[in-house]
Amino acid sequence: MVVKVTLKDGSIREYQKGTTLARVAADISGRLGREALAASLDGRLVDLATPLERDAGVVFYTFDDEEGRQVFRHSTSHVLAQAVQRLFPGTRLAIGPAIADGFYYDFDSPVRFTPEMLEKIQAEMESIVEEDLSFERLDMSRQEALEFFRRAGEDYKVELINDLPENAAISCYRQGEFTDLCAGPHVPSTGRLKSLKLTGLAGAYWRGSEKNKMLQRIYGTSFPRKSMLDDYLFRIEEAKKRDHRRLGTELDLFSIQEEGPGFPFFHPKGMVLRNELERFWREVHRKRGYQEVRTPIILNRSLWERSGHWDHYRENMYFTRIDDSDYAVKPMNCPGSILIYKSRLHSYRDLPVRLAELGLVHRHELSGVLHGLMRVRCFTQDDAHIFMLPDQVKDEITGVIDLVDYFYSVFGFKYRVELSTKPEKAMGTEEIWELATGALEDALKSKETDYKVNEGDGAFYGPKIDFHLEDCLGRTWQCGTIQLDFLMPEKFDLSYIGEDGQKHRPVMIHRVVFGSMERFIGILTEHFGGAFPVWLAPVQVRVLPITDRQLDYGREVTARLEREEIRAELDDRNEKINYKIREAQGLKIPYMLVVGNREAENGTVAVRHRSAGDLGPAGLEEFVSRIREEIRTRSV
RNA sequence: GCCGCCGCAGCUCAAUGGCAGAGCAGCCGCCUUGUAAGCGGGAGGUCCGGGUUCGACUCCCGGCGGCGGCUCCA
Repeated sequence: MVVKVTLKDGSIREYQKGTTLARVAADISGRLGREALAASLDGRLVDLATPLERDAGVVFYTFDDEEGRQVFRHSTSHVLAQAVQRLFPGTRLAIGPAIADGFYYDFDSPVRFTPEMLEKIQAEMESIVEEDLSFERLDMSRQEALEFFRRAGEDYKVELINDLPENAAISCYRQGEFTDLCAGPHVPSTGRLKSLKLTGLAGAYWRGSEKNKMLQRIYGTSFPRKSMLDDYLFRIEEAKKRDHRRLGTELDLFSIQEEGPGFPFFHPKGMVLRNELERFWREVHRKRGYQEVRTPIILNRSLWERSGHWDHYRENMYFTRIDDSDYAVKPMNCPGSILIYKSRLHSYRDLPVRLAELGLVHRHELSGVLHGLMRVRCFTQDDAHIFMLPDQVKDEITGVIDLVDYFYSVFGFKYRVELSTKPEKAMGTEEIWELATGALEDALKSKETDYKVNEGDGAFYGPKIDFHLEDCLGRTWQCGTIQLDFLMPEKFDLSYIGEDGQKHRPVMIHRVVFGSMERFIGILTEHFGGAFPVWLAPVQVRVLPITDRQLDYGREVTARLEREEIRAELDDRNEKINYKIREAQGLKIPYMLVVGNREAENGTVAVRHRSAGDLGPAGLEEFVSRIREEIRTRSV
């Protein structure tokens, strides 16, 4: 009997029923036969060993496809588990999925793994690849599977099986002596997993809950070719050079010292950057109808009890006493802003009221999570609280979405959007949460934004839209967020006078765009690898005299630039020009002006750009107007 | 907070129980220099507290801090 196979280009081929997908791939082309890792059969991801039973649409996946890479890495994680059980019998298996650039497997083992053992495990994995064991799918009944893993002492697998839905198909995969519970699919055999490397060792809680036992997680990655692995490792090394912690030191932007873990120090150059960002921020916010405020860092306990922070946020707060009463250091700016709103009566005509605050907050974060400027214990949020009429909610939310998009586009950032819903520790009723979450969702839909839902990740007083940016290693950090809040207005008995002359309850939005100045500067630093756009560069121009005979002219040039409010430095050291250029390049200063006799005589400068290189001579005034334009337009 | 690793000069790294070293940066001097490292000289250090030892950077215990994860969040 013949079955028809429809390929992704729309072409149709005919095969005998029972022909495996591997044969089909090889029939299409020799190359596809060698490179195909898995396939989808009418949209279902399957092994290449799967036989054709009926007419179907088939797509083959190779390492070039996300699906192919996932299958490849997941298969490698099985090899890891096999190697570990060969070397360390008695080790129980938890889970071992593929992740962005590789895979991991979690183990519960009587032995404590060390980096040296990792090398042995990797060697064992390589020999399993050498053995070229085929991955064999075993469909099992729930009963069979439970018995099998119970006998093997694999308690975690038993727990996983028990938690599978009633009607779930249960399958295992076997390669050689090793069998693991797995939905699949897998590559045909271990021999395909040519080039692999174990990259890390870490603790991880079973099922991601700190209440559970901590397991040992081994991270790794794999590729079909050694050269691809080498490229990957090289890229990682290059990315590390953009790490904001490293650049922060090299470029003298900031430091974090033992005396204040998680409390960053901003150095003069870092402050220039920060002030430029704030200047830009104020300019835009003024235009968008925000009014700037500033509220105190330390406020009385009663305020925090009223806001709900005392009950819901206490473990993240710092406390102090003043004249025998309790005070807290603010972890958020909202209660302060609310007090300003409450300090006078508001008419419906005044709304929305948008109070913006570059507010310094302190939060006690667990020591293990601190990370350069990305995760700190004190930071300045570019906060704002919008008090509005219920029917202004949608416009205000979309307005903030537009604002965030505008800011990020200025820096050339790509971002991801997530919608975070009601957490376990939340105030307020289910209905209010549904209302607020629905409003955020509506706004996202009306903007046709792609977003992912993050269940249970909202703030304790409301759901939020989060904007995530990537660091140099592809880790993402929440920066902007928009939170819709019906609860604080209630708690603080906020009101406005409506058309009817009666008091009504306003709705509130909490929002940040940069997120925190600290985190944003971290992201910015990694994004540009320290080579900030001219408008942000702490030093925009360095003047480099060839010899000290041109020092006077160099001073003149520097002074001229400074009169134009261009941040310029003179390198007046008695050094060779190559040396001065090398250093300025290392500091990623956008423009270097080389001045020697020729320039001094003609009133010109020899312009060098940090990435374009030598741009030749230019009149000083010409250079001034060019760079001023570049700064004015904030070009990146 | 939890798991693993790590902590030596401003930075990057040597020194496995026996006098603590190198490169770069900084300082001094020489060189007067044309688009990514000129030459020479001096100065500078073992995270903190205990313990073992004739002797500890090194081994042990505790603390503090960092890195990578987990959990948690801007």
